Formats: sequence, structure tokens, C-alpha cells
Amino acid sequence: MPISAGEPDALSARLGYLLKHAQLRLAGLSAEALAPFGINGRELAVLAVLAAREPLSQLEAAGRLGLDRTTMVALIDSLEAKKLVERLRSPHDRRKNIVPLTAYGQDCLRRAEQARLETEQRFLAPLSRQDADHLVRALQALVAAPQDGED
Amino acid sequence: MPISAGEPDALSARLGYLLKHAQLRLAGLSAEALAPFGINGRELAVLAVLAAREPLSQLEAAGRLGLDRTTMVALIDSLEAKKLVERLRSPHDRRKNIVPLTAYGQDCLRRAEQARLETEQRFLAPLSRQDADHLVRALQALVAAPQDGED
DNA sequence: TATTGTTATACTCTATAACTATA
DNA sequence: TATAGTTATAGAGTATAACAATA
Repeated sequence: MPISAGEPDALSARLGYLLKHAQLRLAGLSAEALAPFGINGRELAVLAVLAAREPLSQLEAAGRLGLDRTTMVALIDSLEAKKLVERLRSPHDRRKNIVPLTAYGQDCLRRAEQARLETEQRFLAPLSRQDADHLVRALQALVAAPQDGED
Repeated sequence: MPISAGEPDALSARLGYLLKHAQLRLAGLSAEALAPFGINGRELAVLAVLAAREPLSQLEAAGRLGLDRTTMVALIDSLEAKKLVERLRSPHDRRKNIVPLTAYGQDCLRRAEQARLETEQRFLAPLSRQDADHLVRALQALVAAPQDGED
């Protein structure tokens, strides 16, 4: 039997297609849910990372998100323009910016995180609670697995 | 107890982060695996769609992949330059290009699909066979579920 | 009038290189 | 010398608008 390329389900059997379109759909739902807060999903993730116990520098935040430091500059620019975060020179190393959330930023983070959680639950609604848990754990295992050639 | 934003696992609990990074990792593996064939994952998906029983027009192929018709133009340009497909005017509707695979394109598709399957299995290796099957079915259910506001 | 393919254009996300100020 | 932040630039991927050929 030949490979099913070209069959109607040729795409739905492709893991790459499934991951991409699942992500696109969740991103669409998130965009709606976060619009009232004036931020997008990436900005929310940055806020969440910056809300760590000890304030982070831009480079540290970029590292945690797997982003480039040049990408982080624009993200912080945007968050700062919205008064959600503040750039402060580190007194210990004046090359670094530490970037704490403003009080408004903390409030925005709390409410937007709630909206994100509700959106994820809506996205996962087609699955049983158990299947949804399985999905999240499987994805965590795949993302946490060592890269090819990685120690 | 406050939301765990800022905790070390704040990101690995985000479905958006997990889907995005799972896709990035698979895309990286696929890029390596497909490099010997001179195509990327998107081009392979286009080849697979175009290999349907009845030859497809560019617009039909774009529709099946969820792409814009303007995006499809550049993809077909690239595949045609590599002699993997041919643009033919449809005799029934001369506005349409039907885009069959060349013999070389069919051979490339067959071998590249094999490489893609092996790559997906390598990507899923951290999971048990059963968990991997669960993951694929869950993603299919999420992607097939009706969109918000969709009939 | 509507549709298909095409081109031009723009916007987002990302990465690379080079500059500055600090260490 | 090396590092953190910044800027400029370029490359994917995607989308919109407008045009030519055809229906």
C-alpha cells in the first residue's frame, strides 16, 4: 500500500501540521481574550517571567523565554510604553537593566493570567479532563527532552 | 496562593509555550532530515497535497493547506524551479493552473515522506507508543473542533 | 461581475552584525 | 577582552490590495 500522501487525511496525520494549527488556533483565542488588556500572548509571557522573585535583567528574561536579547529590547520597549514595567539600572552592574513590573503591571498580569487560563480551558474543551492532562504532560515531556546533540 | 507567574515552571505550564516550542523542535529536526532532498517541511506538505488523485489548481492546494493563494504562488515557483512540479493550464478553465508532480517530484515525495515519518518517530521517542498515539489523537481533535463562531 | 494567478507592498517574528557603555 | 543593551538590517512567513486574463 502506497504512502497516503494526497489522501484527504494526509495533513491531519502530519504532526507538524497538527502542532502548527493547534498553536494557531490557541493563539487566535488568546488574542481575543487578551485584547481588553492591551497586550498579546508574548507580552504576557514576558510579564510572567519578569514577575520572578528577584527582578531579572533583560538578558536573563530573554534566556528564560528562549528569545534573542535584541527581540527582548522591543518587547520591553512596548511594555514600558504601556507603563507595565520599568527599566532600572542595576546598582551592582551598571550595564544591566533590571525590569520590575509596576503596580499597574502586576495588576494587569494577574487579570490577564486569569483570562489566559480560561482561554486554555476553552481551547481544551473538546477533550476530556484526563485527555487534556495527558496532552499537557506529553508536550512537557517532548519540550523538556534533551535536544539532539544537547547534553 | 497566588498565581505561579514567575515561578520556574511558569512557562512549562503554558500551553501556548509548549505548543510553540514543540513545533519549533520538530521543525528543527525536520529541517535536518529534509535537507538532503533540497526541500523544507512546507514544500513537502505542498507536494503531498498536490499528489492527490486528481491534479489540483493552486487555489485548491492553498485551501487544503490553509494558506493564502499569494503564498502558494511563491511555493509553486520554488517547487517548479527544482523541477518537482509543473504548471499546466487547465483545458477546462484557462484561468487555472493545474500542478502535477513530475516523475522526479513523485520520487522525491516518496523518499522525503519516509524521512519525515522517521523524524516524527524520533521526535516522539520520549513518549511511550501509547502516549504518542494519545497525543496525536488529542491534537487531531483540537484542530478538527469547530472554531469559535464557525458552523 | 466574479475568479485565478500574479505582483507589489507591508507587517510580524526572528536572527546577525556592529556600536556604546560598562566591567 | 568580554558582557548588556541598543540600533540597523535582513530573512522568513503571512496578509492585503490591485492588476491581467479568463469565466
